[in-house]
Formats: sequence, C-alpha cells, structure tokens
Amino acid sequence: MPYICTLVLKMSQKIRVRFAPSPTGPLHIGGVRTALFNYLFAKKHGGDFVLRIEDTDQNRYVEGAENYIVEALNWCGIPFDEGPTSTSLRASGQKGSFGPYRQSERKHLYQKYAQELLVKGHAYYAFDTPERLDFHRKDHEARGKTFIYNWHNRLKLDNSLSLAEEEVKNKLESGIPYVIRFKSPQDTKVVFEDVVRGTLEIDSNTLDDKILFKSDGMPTYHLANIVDDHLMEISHVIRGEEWLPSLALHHLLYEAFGWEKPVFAHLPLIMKPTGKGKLSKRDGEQGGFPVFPMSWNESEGYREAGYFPEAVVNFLAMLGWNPGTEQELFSLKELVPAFSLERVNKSGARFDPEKTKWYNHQWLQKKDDSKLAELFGSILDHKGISHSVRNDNYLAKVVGLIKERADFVSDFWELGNYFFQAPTTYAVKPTKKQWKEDTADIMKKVAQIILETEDFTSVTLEGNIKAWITESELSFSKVMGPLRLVIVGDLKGPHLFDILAMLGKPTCLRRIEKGVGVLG
RNA sequence: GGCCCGUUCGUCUAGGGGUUAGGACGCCAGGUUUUCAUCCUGGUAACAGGGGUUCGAUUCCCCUACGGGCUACCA
Repeated sequence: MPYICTLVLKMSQKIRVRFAPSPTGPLHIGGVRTALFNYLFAKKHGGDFVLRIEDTDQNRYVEGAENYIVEALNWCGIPFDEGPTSTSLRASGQKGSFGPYRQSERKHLYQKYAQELLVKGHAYYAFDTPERLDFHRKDHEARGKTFIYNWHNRLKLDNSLSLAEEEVKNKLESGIPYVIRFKSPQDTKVVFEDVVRGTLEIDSNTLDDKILFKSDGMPTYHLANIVDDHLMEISHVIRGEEWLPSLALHHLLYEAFGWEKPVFAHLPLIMKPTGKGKLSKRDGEQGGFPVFPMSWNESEGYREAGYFPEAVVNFLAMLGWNPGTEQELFSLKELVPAFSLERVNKSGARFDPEKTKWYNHQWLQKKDDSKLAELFGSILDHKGISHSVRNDNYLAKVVGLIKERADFVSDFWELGNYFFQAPTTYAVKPTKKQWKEDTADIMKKVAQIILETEDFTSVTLEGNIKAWITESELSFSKVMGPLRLVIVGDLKGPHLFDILAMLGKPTCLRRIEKGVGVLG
C-alpha cells in the first residue's frame, strides 16, 4: 500500500512557516534566503513566520551563533513573529504560545513521542555501538556493498527486534546506551508531493532505519523536526534541497504518528561562483566577496562590506525565484505580493558576486542624499576631515554629485575627496599630457576670471569662463584639462563648474595657485 | 559505490510543440559628457548529446553525459 500525500494548499487554515537553523556558526546567505522565502510566503498569505533554534546537537553548539542569527534577520529586515527572543509577543497573550523555540528547551517533549512510536511498533531500541556500525559499513564497502540498517539486516543486529524481550529489558535497566530507530517499511512505495518538484516516489527498501533518539537523551533532527512542526502547527515547510532525501522518512513519520502533513517545498541550493559544489565560506575568502550577512570573526559580512540590506534581500530573492515579469528591483515590501512558491526554480543557482554590486548600485541611487551624507559623514570622521569644510548641506550636495558613479558609500571618498581637501598629488599621465609651457599663464588668467565672478554659481562660472576662452581665442582643452587637474588632481569627476561652485571662490583660487606652484 | 534531484547565452533567468528563443549582470562598440565614471543605444552569446513520439521538438518520453545533494548517535 503506497503512502500518498495529496498536495493541498491549506488556505482555510492559518499559514504558519518556520525557519529552523542550527546555532553551529554564522548564518550564511543560503540560510538567509531560506528565511526570506519563508517570510515572504507567510506574509503574502497573512501567516506567521516562526524562528526555531535547532540545537539538539550539543557537540556542534557555537556560542553566539543564535544571537547572530537573530541579528542577521533583523538587519535584513525579516522579522519573525515568534521565536526565542520574542518575549514581548508571548507576553501579549495570543502569539508565542507555541514556545519554547529552542529545541534544547523542548527536550522533555520528545521522549514521549519516541515512546509513542515504540508502542505503535514504528520504532525500536538499538544497542549497536558506533564502532560496531562503523565496522559493518566498512566491511560492506570492502565487499562492494552498501550497508543499510533496515529490514535487510536489522534482525542480525543488536536491537529490540532481534533480541529477546527479557534481554532488551535487562539492557535498558542496566543503563547501557541505546538509541531509538525508526522502523522503515519493507517493499513499499512512498509517494509524496513537493511544491517545487512535483510528485516524488521512493522505494522504501532504500531507506534506512534512521536514528530518532540519540543515546545522549536528545532527539535527532528528524524526530524533533516533525514533532515541533506538528506542535507548532506549521502548515508549510520551506527548506533547502539538502533535505529532499529525508522527505520520505519525514512523510513516514507523519504517517506513523497519524498526523496531518504540512506542505513541503524544497529550495534549490546556491552554488559556488566558479568550480564545483555549493557556496561555502572558503569561496568568499578566495573570491573576495562576503558569504555572511554580517561579519563573523575574520570573515567580512555584507553589512560591513557596505551593502544595504535592501540590496542583499533583493539579490537573494532573485536567486532561485523570479516574478515572471522583467522587474528586477524589488523592495521587501514589493516582494511580498509578488512572491509565490510555484515560481521557485528547480535547479541550483551559481552565485554571481558581480551582480550583487549592481543591486547595491541600484539601491544606492534610490537613497536620499541626506541619508547617504550621514553615512559618508562617519567615513569623513575617520579620515579626520574637519567639520568646518563639511556641513550637512554641503555633504548632501557632494553626495548628489558623485553617487551615481558609486556602488558603495565607501566609494564616495575615492570619488570625491577633492571636495574636502586640495589635491596632494597630480595624476602623472594626464599632467604630462595637459600641462604645457604656457599652461601656468593660462591658469593665472583663469584665476582672474574666477576672482572677478561675483555670482559664484556653476552656470555663471561656466558662462564667464567659456566666454573668456572664446574671447582670448584659446582652445577649450588648453584650459579645461589643466584646470580640472589643479582643482581635482586628476581628469575625473563630475562637471567641473559644479565642483568650482561647490568649493567656493577662495578655495578655487588657492588650488590654482598651488597647482601652478607645483607644476610650474 | 548506492539513493535522489537537476540541465536555456560565461552567470542569474523568461519562455514553451510552430518564437527573429526575451530580459538582466558581465564583456565589446558607438553616442552623451571637451575629463573619468554614470547614463543612453547597439552588439556578443544559449535550448548538453543521442534516440523516440509528432506534420513539426528547445518544449513531451527514454537513454547517456555532465552537474548537484544525501548516504553520521550533524542539522
């Protein structure tokens, strides 16, 4: 008899999804994307987004990781409705009644469910030592076979199915370590649905009797996951593709408990930009791009690299999903109505660090100059730029002139340092090309025009200087190149007259004088 | 090795039995800017291969290849 789960979008029921990371280190962007998709799905359907910490493996627990996860979600602007730190929600009564949200704090719950499976005959005690199992695996491998702990050989192993009842009782009472294994069925087709992959069919004979309950008294992921999803009334499980092979087991577990299954959706993985395999911490180090939302030890995060959370959310959303239109720029708010599980891709997406910069460039352009000026201000503080040359209004104007050529706020200094200090050096190549015998004289005359310009605006300046160039029958290039050089220090930057107007008359004159002095 | 999933420009992707196979990033060229960049315009570039099914396949099916995941008392 095949186990069949029909795919139902339980719209009549409250939509509840969860993001369930393990606190084993920093959340990486693949995890952030999983959280994002869960959040989007929940919000689109007016549901709840739950954060659950899966810390059943005490050996892999990393101090600070949970905090990091919460902070990363906050920074991305992906708030959870329920989670380990949502005390205010719990206090308000209605929400948060499904806690606690750390599996380590739910430890007492799992034993009961393991017992239930034992009683129903869906699970059994096993006493095999890890060493013994390892031996079997190696032995099988040496003979070109695969060791699977299931009906093939479970009766030949050390468990409550093979041992006499009395013996099992003795072992349990004498306190020797045991685990509880799931008794996977024989000769059964397990059929189930995945929203992104369609109907899947697995031969139960390839399944092994997974450990549900470890000898340290903690459940494994498989048990804790199913129990918690059920208890927390999770309607849709949206997680990474690495869980697809476990889906058959999970379905069997729901069947064994007699619980209604959630709808499953497995997301494609995010792959390395080059080479083989999924994106890892090493790729970031080698490729010079972040793989974490925020810094963790020596690894720089997107936040510290100068990315806006909007850009991170935007490019993550476009990795493995698309709106079906040609729109690429989405705020989180716009993403909510546009999102759908049906438009999630099946295949893994290679991560392109270049495109993330483009997204940040786009979001940078959308930001207010005053907001960007504020961010730029703290960079200027570090550079030791005195406040006398940078009131807020001036800063915002500078930002307005240079932001379109920047990907990051951190580009601003390189792009506009001459708005705050006179050039200390003059670019060599352009100088060679632009600075001729008569240039110094010409610059002195430009200085005169500037000095005489009363209405010191870009437009007037441009009018006056251009008129003078025409009158004196000089070529534009003989004037504009060198002038830019002494003002900026290089042949770059926005419209030169805008720069002059911004700097003001005295500064312009000083820079021309200095340039003439240095370059002759 | 076994099991499972996948495969459209270099990358992210749209599309889908009859299309000039569309967009974006990148790259290249032209234009604007008497600078650089931005920006605009244009260009480059793809249905993994082989069998079917069909009047017709990139689209549906099968095989192969390749890629990926899982194969722990990790999640």
